[in-house]
Amino acid sequence: MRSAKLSLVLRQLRDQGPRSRATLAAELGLTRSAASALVAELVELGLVRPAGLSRGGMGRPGTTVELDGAAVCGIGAEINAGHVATIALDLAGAVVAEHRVPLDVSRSSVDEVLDRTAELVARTDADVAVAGAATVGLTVGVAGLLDRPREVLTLGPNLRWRDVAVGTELRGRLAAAYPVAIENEGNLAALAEAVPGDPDRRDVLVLFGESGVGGGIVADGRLLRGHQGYAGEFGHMIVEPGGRRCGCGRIGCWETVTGLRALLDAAADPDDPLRDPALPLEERLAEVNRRADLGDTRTLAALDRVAGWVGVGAAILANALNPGVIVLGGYFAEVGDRLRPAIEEHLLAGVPAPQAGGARVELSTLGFAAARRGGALAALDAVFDDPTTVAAPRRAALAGGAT
Amino acid sequence: MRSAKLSLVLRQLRDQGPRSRATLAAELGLTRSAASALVAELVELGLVRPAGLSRGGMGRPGTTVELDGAAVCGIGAEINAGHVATIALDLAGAVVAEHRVPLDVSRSSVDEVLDRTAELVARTDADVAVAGAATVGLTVGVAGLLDRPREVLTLGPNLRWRDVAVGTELRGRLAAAYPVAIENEGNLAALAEAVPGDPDRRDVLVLFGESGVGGGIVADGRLLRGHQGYAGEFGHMIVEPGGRRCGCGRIGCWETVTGLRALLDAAADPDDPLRDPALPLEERLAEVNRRADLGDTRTLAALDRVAGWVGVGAAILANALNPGVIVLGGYFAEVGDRLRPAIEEHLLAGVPAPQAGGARVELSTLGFAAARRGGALAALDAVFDDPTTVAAPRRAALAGGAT
DNA sequence: CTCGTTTGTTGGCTCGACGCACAAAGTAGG
DNA sequence: CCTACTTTGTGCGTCGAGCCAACAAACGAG
Repeated sequence: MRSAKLSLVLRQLRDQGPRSRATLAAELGLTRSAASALVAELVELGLVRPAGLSRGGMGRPGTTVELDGAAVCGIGAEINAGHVATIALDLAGAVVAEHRVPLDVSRSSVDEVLDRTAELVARTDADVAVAGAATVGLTVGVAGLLDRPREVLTLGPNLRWRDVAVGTELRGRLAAAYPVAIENEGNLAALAEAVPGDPDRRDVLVLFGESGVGGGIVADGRLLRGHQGYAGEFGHMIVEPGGRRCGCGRIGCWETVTGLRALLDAAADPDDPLRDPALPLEERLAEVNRRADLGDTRTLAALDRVAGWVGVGAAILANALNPGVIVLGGYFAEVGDRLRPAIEEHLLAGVPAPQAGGARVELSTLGFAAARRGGALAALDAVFDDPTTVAAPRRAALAGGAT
Repeated sequence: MRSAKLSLVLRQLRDQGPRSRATLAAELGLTRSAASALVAELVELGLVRPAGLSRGGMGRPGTTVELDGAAVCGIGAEINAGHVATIALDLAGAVVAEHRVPLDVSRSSVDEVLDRTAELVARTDADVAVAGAATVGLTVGVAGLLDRPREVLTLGPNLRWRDVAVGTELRGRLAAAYPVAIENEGNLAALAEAVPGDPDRRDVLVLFGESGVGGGIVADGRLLRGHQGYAGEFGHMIVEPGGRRCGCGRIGCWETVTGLRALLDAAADPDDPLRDPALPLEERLAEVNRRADLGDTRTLAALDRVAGWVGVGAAILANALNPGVIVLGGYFAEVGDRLRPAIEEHLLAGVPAPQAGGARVELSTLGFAAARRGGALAALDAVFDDPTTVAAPRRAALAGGAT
């Protein structure tokens, strides 16, 4: 019906960029009149605006239209071991607001963390309102096992949380007019990396390194969540039977050999400033890179060791999933140029017919903000799924502005 | 538009069984008149038929309608190391025809195998025609790495094939009026296990043991194919660095410790009849089970060893994919009762919060026919996607019958 | 046997899509 | 500079499809 076609046009404008009504009609198999009507309705909704002429060809030049991001925003939030953060992205993906407060979640009460998060979301929502946009949704990323149907964080080792009903708790604190969703952090990072419309980014495997290691799988452009929502928990694949004990209580988990702690423990003595938890992550990683540049053998050996283990896991997952690209996110990206060669070597050696099935290894450019960006994008999906959903709030706003 | 709603109704009848028009309308959010019109059109197409009354409640009893399988069939075919086989399933999933010829593919020329396959498909198609049904499609499963966009079998170690353009070759030999698709064998087995409509079978991981080991992933009801179509190649995950050499040339692949050969090599001496390649698989497996029942320690130890390795791989994949159910197919199912306890133990130990994220382990009931069944079901998907596609052939048939 | 309940169908109505024609706005070429 | 051609965007008539309401049919309950 109607919203499906509107959705089609809106996605095409997002994925392929500004174009004329005639081009849209040709690409989507519509008549020019239908395309015109759909574009007119999207303009009416404030989601699309005219954008100059498309000169060049023969005949009458078309008046191109493009996504108008300004009308609506999605908010992404993130509850992590060391901080709570939010970001607001408009429909075109531009950053409208961003907040981040350091917070030692494992030493704070659950209530306090949720209060802080709700506070930060409210502030972000206010920023969106000031910018004249409507908030269409919030998606909160949490680091841990998230039972999706129940929206309960079953187990978050790094947060030291257990059985927290994040969804209902936050909804109660916010009383928001927009839908609130909860998602695993690695899954959101994967969503942020899988850019819609790019055929090379339809099958993406994201490996996200922090103190723990997580990740996410985007297959055929869709996030793979699994039966309860636990998919992408790569950190706890057992790869080294008889290895080191993990925070989850078991032995030989992948994150015991690839997590940030594994790298720093191998690279530095306990009294080394690298191991000082008070120091910000970024500075410690910069120091690792500095030492590696200077040729410090211990640092290089630690990086090699981590790279090898990342490669082992990447090769296993590449066999199972055949991703087009493997994105290294989080701290993996910060030291990515040091890790990449060994990882690629493992992939070549660990995948049959690698010349045909090999995945490209790429470094994320989103840094530690990937998860919250993905949350905002997930919230915006509702608009792309059914553009008419923004009609109600927008009409109310217009009526309010007119009176 | 129209075909989308027809598809909705048809799927509902497949997934939920026979029901009245009023029930359909209520479940699918349609008006009773719309549901009536849609059902009438499906009856016209020969895909749905009346099926008695639904007594019991108050008020007028409804006249239930159900899937009428008889009009159309999908054909699945399979090219495997030891045989070539086909099956025809009607829309309701009933077997209409089935053929299987033993064939040592690795010792035959590629042309001969393809000729035999085409011949068998033609015979199956003829059976379908005799049964009065129309063939709507063929999907061929092959054991090996299949480059899906190009429809080329890049590498099939067990067939000893390399760079065979199965799709174009078969299409040339068949000159079929229906679409011909090529798919990996493990993927088709996964499709056969993922019964649509069952919420417990929306996220399925299939592990399929033969001489090699393959499998497939169904996530959120959709087959996961990966970027080039190589997803589900579990057999070549490297799990034992420094282990045995694999047929693919590398070392320590999962199938070197879980494949049928690994079991038989460990369970019997080279001169044991168990290791005789001339003996049919089924008999050899029956013998394994017999010895295990008698308490033969060597057999039991071999099964334990295999079960342990299957468990290792299953735990890794369960972490990555969070399937609701792990289905053991192929030879794994034949000795499944012996393998299951150890696999479940590994899953419990290898997945964080297993009480929440643990997957059930189930044995396939489809035996070695899973892949071809999946192929037939995949072909039938075209009808469920757009029921109007059967209109053209059927109208031609009706016209022919009337004259 | 009558009433209430549920089902399936029919007819009037509205809305959205498609095809076509036409005006607008540029390029190519003499 | 002017004409012919090409392409774009829009307006209008027609048609088909779905929704609402009403109605006949078929059964259980009392």
